[in-house]
Amino acid sequence: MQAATIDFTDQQIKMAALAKALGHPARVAIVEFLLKQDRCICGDIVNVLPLAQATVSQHLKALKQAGLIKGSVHGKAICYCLDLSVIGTLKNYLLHLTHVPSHDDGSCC
Amino acid sequence: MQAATIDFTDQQIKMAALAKALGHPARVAIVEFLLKQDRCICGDIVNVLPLAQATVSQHLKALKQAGLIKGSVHGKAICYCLDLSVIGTLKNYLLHLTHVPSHDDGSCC
DNA sequence: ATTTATTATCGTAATTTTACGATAATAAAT
DNA sequence: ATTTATTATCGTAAAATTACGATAATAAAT
Repeated sequence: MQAATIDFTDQQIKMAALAKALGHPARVAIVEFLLKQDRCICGDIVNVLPLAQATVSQHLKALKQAGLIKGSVHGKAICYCLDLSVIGTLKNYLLHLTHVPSHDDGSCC
Repeated sequence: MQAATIDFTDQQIKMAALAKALGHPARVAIVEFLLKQDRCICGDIVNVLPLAQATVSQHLKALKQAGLIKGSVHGKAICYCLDLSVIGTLKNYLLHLTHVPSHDDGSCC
């Protein structure tokens, strides 16, 4: 499957990993849910998604591995919240990406 | 694999699809390459990636299906360019996402 | 009409992702 | 100590992704 990850830059690999983490509706929904609250959420994430608990746990794991969310044990439950700085990283990347001087559209496409 | 895409919003599905399209270093590199130029690029995308031509074509197809790039036939070659409006859509989504009034960090995570 | 150059598609194999039920693990509550 | 509630992990099956060589498709050039 891989044979030449070697020639991509670290940033390209990092950005792709972040984008990939957001590349599923369930994970987008989780991030949105965490943002809608004004604080961290202990539990209840499973209840707002149309997926089995094991599946949600898998998606949470994916988001955690990508660094987008953090989890900390709070008693019987686990508390999740976003790492806003990582989301900011992705945001800034996209911002700078399209900040090119002169992009004359209409040249051929 | 899917069983409940039904309960996600259209926007969540759309954003996940865009993010997924950027969820591979090769596709990030392609987008960056198209942006670095100040005009559309006819050919030569294969030469800047460490992947076989068939694989690059697959990645281009993925980006096209996501709407991130457009391609038009120009003689013997095919000309690719970005759809900046779609990139703007993703950018705006992320911008609004974190524009929440008061997000007091440090509450638990 | 044939050749040449460029891109897409086909066929295929290896890997990864997604989803679920079942079961463990952890910590509070009784 | 047992029960209860919450989350993670295991095992597994189906589907999707990634990658490549080989081959088609298209259009310019000879």
